[in-house]
Amino acid sequence: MATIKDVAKAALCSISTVSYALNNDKRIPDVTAKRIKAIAADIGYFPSGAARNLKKRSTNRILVAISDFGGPVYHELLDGIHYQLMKNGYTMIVSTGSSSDTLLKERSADGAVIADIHISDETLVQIAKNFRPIIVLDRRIEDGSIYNMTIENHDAMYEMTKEIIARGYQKIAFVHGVKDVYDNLTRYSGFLKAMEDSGLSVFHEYVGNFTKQSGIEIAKHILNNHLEMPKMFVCANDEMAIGIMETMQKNGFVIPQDFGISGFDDIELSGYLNPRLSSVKVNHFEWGKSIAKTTLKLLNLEKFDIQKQKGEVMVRDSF
Amino acid sequence: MATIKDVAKAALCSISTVSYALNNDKRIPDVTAKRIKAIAADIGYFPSGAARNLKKRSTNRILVAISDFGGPVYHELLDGIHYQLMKNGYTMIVSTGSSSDTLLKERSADGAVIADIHISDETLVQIAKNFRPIIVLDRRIEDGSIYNMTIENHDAMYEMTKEIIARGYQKIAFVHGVKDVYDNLTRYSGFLKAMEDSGLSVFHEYVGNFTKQSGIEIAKHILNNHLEMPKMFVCANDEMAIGIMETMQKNGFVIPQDFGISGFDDIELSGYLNPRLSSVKVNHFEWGKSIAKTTLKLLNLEKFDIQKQKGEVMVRDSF
DNA sequence: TAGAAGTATCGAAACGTTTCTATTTTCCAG
DNA sequence: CTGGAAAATAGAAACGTTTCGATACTTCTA
Repeated sequence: MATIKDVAKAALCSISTVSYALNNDKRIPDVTAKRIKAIAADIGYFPSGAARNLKKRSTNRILVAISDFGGPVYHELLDGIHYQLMKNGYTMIVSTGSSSDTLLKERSADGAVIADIHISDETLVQIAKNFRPIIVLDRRIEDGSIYNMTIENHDAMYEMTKEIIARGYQKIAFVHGVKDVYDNLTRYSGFLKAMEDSGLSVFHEYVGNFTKQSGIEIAKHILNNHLEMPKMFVCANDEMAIGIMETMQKNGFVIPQDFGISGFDDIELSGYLNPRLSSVKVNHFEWGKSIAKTTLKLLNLEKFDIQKQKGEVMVRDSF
Repeated sequence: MATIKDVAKAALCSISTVSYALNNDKRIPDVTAKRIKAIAADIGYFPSGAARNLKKRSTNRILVAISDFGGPVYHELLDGIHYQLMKNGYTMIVSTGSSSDTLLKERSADGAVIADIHISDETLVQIAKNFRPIIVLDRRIEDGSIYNMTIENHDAMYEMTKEIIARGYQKIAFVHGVKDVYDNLTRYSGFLKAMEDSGLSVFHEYVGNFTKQSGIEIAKHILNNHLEMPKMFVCANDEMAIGIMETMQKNGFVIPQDFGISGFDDIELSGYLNPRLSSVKVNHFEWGKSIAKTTLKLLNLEKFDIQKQKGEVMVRDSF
């Protein structure tokens, strides 16, 4: 492995001169810089990240921790973050599970964006003692050292629910995701507000865990116990809605004649379903960009405005 | 930021003792080790990754470079790789685009898995001079320093085509992805072999680029120019097939009555389409595990067997 | 033409670890 | 007790950079 020493030897100059030349320091005249760069390229030298990171005490990287690569929601978000980071000369690394823990603890990046519920609040607060900035996406942590950015769930769900009510639905049920998680809480509160404002009471509340599987189970539970069905399922996300739709359809129910259903997130699949699922669309790419911008601003300790990402209600055929 | 020095000071011992204690070296008696660990935890010390990586000349990380987070194919693959890596005490980082380049060049990992066509063969060979092992997934590079692992495309596509022919289809067309890319080449050759073995000649060859959009364009091209249609489209992947299906259906064609169609990859969406798309399913999770195992083996310079991942033909309703 | 004022270059410290080698302490057999 | 081995601890070099401060060489300026 070629090191800066080898380059210096080959260029018959000192290590510091090589370093300055390679980093475009103005104190090295252009012709020398060019010569040194040529030699470096020739022997295939590229600075060791580890050494540089150690000395500079920064990595020029941002870590994004997500709960899994499967979630249909992440990809545009990641693309958005990456886009903005690249634009500012930063590198993005993505991790899941306990890899994220390790990476965070050993400070493998200059900042981190957390979209992984599996990392506990305490862990995060603990890590934030040695490592900043940390931006959390999927919850609120009221701790000075952590920055929260969340989706505007409440208003969008309020609007969606209002739309549903306007269509004449009365027996409306809510399907929770993981109950005490930020996204669920705020979506639920938007739903509730709309119901209250219209003087309606909630028909029933089911609780799932944001997965399709949990939607399937809720539907099966209703079916197996011959429970009375709502005329409308307002779900905290698309995946649960899909689980319910699929199961009910298999059992002969037809949507929206027998009941209506709505989701949240507007994942790609939702547009392909039959009927197409009504949902709340969030521009995750823009959202990602704005997350990256915030991270960068926090890094430079600039002032910044708190951002919320708005959701857009997409009414389709499922109610 | 607490360093090992601070721990040493607090524990009234030398730096080396702390290091040994924290790394469970047997030369430190248990009680001392416990004491030092407690102190370290107390002052919130965690070793700097950069310093450790520099000294140890290894990072305990594997980099996976993918072309984008959107591809429906990646997620199980990544989960599989991650699963196996974790099991062996390694950390996984994922990157896209030029972030991958940087990460690779500065040797931010102990090895890399490449599933990103945007990184050129030359770049890869160049990087492999300073950085190994490198495992490429989406092509074949015949260079001693790079290890290729690919999906068993040929046989699976052969089987699928045979199945199609058995159903009596005659006017069969092939829809290429990016033409000279490994996956396309091998899928095509499997298709061709089956056609030849059955004494059939290919009705037509269209060429797309693996995206849904390119499928849409192929369909539009046929429609707009009133070209004669094949009775069967054999597509190099699901996404193009979906583009064709969608466009044709919008224009009144019904599948499989008017024509049949098949894909490759069996992405999640395919099972939800109407009609459900016949495709070749690859167990990407297992595939990922086997990639990680190979990487680890290469790291330890152990002997290993070359792995190919088999595809399973899923005949559904689209032909 | 002496000195000042730039240029171009270099030497060495530092970043925070690991680990080799050396030193001190402990313990036990004789 | 004492000598010496074993156990515990410490010192210092090294990993590959960046960057501060110093030095040498030019080129002006008066």
